[in-house]
Amino acid sequence: MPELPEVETVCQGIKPALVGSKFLDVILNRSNLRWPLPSDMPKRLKFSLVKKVSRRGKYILIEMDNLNTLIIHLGMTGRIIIIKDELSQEDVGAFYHNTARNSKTLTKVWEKHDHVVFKFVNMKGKEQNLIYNDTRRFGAMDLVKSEAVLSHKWLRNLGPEPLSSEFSLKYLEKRLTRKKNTIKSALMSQEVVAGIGNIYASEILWKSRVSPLRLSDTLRRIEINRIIKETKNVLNNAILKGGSSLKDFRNTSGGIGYFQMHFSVYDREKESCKNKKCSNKIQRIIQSGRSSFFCNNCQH
DNA sequence: GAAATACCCTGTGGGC
DNA sequence: TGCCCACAGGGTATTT
Repeated sequence: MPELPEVETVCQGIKPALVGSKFLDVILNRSNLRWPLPSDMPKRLKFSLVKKVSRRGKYILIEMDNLNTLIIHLGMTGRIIIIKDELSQEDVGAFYHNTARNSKTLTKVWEKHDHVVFKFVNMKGKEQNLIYNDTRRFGAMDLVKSEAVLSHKWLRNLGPEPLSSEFSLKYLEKRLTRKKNTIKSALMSQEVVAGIGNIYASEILWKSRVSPLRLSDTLRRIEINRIIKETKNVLNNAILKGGSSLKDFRNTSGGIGYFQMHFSVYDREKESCKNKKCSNKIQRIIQSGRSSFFCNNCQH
């Protein structure tokens, strides 16, 4: 679910509130997500200032002025929500249905799956909460020395950023030769390229007119070139859509959520191919236990 | 050693 | 109506 564009949107969304803010406390409502949470996180984050918010693949990096960096992965259902400490009636209606609606001061009641709460004071002196909510708990967090971030076991084997010049025809051609897996698997492999998941892999291959069943080492140069270009197009377009929907979403609710993407093939089994010259229906197949969606007529 | 599969987890929706 | 099961999927551990 949260792939590169969604993670990028979350980063852009939390950046204005977070950079320059000071953490006051961290509340761990449980001791683990996918893996144990660092139990010393409250102690190590307390009273430190946020210097920088960035992204690497699907990981969010929050760099503090005390030389610590918080690494967050949203897994499948992880969400980050920023709310004011005291909520307006409007906020409550839009966001927190089980908040004490009738009390004079509206105090936040934790929702189910609010696993970690970061309390901070922003640059305007207002106290806010950054809430990490994750239904299926496939997400993860770690707090490491900033100098060691890129050598962290979660980050050290990541391939290049797909939107960087490093992700080029020359690079991908080299990575795909002698590979005996399918191009779908290769695109989803974070060691080949960072940030692409099951949804965008299907989207990119449909746009590139390459079948997800094709073996990586059988791709022609012209096809690899299309994959490079469409990867950048598809991800950039999704980030643009995320940015604009984020703005709308904030106007109504004051928080940050995922946007509704419209997909060309993903989750469109038995529906018509979106290529106007094609009358085929989209097929769904299972590859390595994951659904792939494609058009048998347009993709070869 | 590479590639495929199992597993973790919870909410949802279809079938009976 | 209610129960059961399949399914969704990122990343790691285990198996092939």
